[in-house]
Amino acid sequence: MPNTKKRKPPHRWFRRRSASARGPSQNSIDRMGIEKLLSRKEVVFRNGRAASHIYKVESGCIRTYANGHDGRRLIIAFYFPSDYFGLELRKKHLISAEAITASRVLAIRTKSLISGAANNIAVAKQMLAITNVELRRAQNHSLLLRNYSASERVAYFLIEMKQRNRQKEVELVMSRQDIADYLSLTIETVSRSLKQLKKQSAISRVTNRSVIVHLRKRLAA
Amino acid sequence: MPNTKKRKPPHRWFRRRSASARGPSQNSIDRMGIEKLLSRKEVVFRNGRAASHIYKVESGCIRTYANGHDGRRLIIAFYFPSDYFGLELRKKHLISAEAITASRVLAIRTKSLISGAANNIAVAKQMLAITNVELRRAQNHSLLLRNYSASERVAYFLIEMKQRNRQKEVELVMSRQDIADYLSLTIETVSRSLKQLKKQSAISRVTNRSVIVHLRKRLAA
DNA sequence: CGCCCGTTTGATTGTCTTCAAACAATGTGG
DNA sequence: CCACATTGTTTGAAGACAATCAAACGGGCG
Repeated sequence: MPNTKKRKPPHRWFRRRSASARGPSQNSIDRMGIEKLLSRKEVVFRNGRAASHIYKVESGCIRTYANGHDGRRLIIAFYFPSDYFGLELRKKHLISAEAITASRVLAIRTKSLISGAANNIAVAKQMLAITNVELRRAQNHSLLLRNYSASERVAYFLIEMKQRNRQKEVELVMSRQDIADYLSLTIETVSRSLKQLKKQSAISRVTNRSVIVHLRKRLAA
Repeated sequence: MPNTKKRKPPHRWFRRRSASARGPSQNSIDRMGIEKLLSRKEVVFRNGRAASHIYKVESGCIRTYANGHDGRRLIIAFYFPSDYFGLELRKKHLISAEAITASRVLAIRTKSLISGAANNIAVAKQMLAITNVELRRAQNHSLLLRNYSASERVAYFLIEMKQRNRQKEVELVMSRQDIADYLSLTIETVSRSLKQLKKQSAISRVTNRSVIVHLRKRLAA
């Protein structure tokens, strides 16, 4: 069962943003947001609920997912600091989002965005850019799943993680189940793929939450 | 081999659009386009080439695809009249597009779009809408492939085609190979799935280019 | 009519899933 | 601090589904 049963009480804190709190890459839409602290496994939004905000990750990691028709969980994406997620032009969210670890996000009201876009070209352009990044991500993910075998998918996944986290030792913030649900595999297959990659010495020092990834690209056989 | 070998000489005609030629749903960006007639299997744009235009289908059907690492062709989408395709914010196309049948499209320069978006909110909004539709399509397609078995995929594909083409007898403009490459299956599996669906009397009168689809949804077993 | 290409059908193989159990890591209360 | 429960990960054996290989069939076009 991929889905978690028990969940921490959603004891969340909101905080007004101070205009000077952020770095120089302060985008126009970020000013509209307020910070929100999320505890591990806390739900950000849920499938079917009103799409009232979009979010920007400041720290931690978020996963979005849909529910498969047989109860399987299909992870759509992992979001890391500086990534936007949850942009939905319709009334309701079609997917769900949860924090994997304790995280800090910026929550931006969609109403502000809509009204902002109506008279501010910069806002409209940024919304387009965010949607476009998301489209590209979705297409790449889809091609990954369609094109590659189990251990190739795992390999590319690790490379993807490495690019975020520029060190030899890649820290995996997500569980095997998360990886499996992202790659549309089972945890057993993920485990066996890791074993195989280790045997090929494409990776080493595999622990529950970290791997050392050796090859930069063309890792997959 | 999914890829076609021989191709008609690209003898294309351009035609200036007359402002009154179109119906009432004339969108602002459509005015910027010129009509282009495409013959069967003619290439609209190719992976790696400059992304100079976006397109709107007026008649016919277009397929977009990427090339798999083992030479397989991965069809990303089919586009029908009123659909936009080819919107790419980067310099180069990452995918290719071809006409399946003889088609008429509207070709809109991306430069016009960019400059239009800079001072016309309506243009920016429309670009956002187009990208968002594409994102939704990509996500649905991905979920379809991840979530369903071979014959379920075929069933949903037929429903999708039926929604475009509101008649009992659904005309399939594309070949089995196209369907297979869209659903990430082989032609053999598509054929067997159709057979099975016919046995379940979910469909009937299966010919090379048409099917009668009985169930509206929840067709899949 | 006969060729050619696309489609169907059949037999076999391979990859991933499923089921089952051992194992490791993490956390809890005594 | 250890015994124990709990959860997550690995390993093994068997089975399922779609791919592959191979050949027959059928329809459209010269």
